[in-house]
Amino acid sequence: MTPSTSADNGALLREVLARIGDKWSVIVICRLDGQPRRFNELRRLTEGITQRMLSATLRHLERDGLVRRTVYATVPPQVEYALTERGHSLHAILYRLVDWTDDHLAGIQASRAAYDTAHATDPAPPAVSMGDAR
Amino acid sequence: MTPSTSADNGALLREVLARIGDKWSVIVICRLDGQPRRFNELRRLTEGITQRMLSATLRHLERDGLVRRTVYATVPPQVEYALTERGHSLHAILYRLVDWTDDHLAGIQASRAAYDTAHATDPAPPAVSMGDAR
DNA sequence: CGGGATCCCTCTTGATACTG
DNA sequence: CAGTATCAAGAGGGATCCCG
Repeated sequence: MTPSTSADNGALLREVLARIGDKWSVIVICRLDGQPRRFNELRRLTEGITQRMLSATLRHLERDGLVRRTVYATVPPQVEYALTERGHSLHAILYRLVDWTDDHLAGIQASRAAYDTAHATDPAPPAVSMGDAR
Repeated sequence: MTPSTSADNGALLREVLARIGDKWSVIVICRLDGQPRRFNELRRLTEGITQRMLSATLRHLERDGLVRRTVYATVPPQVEYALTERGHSLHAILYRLVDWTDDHLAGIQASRAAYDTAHATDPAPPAVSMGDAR
């Protein structure tokens, strides 16, 4: 059914996942949902991000037309970032993923624990819970 | 409403993206959709992957309960990998992302080209097209 | 056939400092 | 305020060899 969007196209899928799969893109997109933000405002909202990473992420998103950057030539330079229509549509999809995670997080954690227990070769209880990846 | 799935939860979202955002997980999930596969079969289907990466990816997916590994004690050892229900449900979401990419890829490439042209500081035409990231 | 163990290298990220 | 430049570290990924 619906062969047009064949899930077999690994390259294409990796394309988009490579884009949003980096450490900050998706978070920034979420922070931008609803209202435009200024650079340092965004930085404050996104705990843990460095200027370097925020700058790079925003430039990246801007290049892909997901975020629009507006510079106001005010006395203190002011730059505003906002989601474009394309950015909003992506955010809507991302939302599904959050939904899915919400529904399956507990189960995943349980699977993880079970797996770790079953594969414990010796007295070395990992107990890392989620968040060890990447 | 449905405040439970607040898109503001960056940590949660990063959780799942870190899982599926690696280089091969999503491709393997797609390859597993529809029918179970054996290791080398999967390897042949997933062009470019090494045994090491396929092995690691499968173990990872298995740990999260997205893939079920079945060992048959036949004369030549045979191992079969299949998507679990959870794996299938994730694949359904991933599918949306492919859909989205399908719809927006051309636009993104156009944005990229425009951005690169506008920001060309000097005679150094990138023309990298898609696929330079990561 | 189905992996595990190693070596190594690149790319991403982070810390820090400096600029318009 | 809104970034850029430089440097160092670390994880992810590839190549290769070996084993049950």
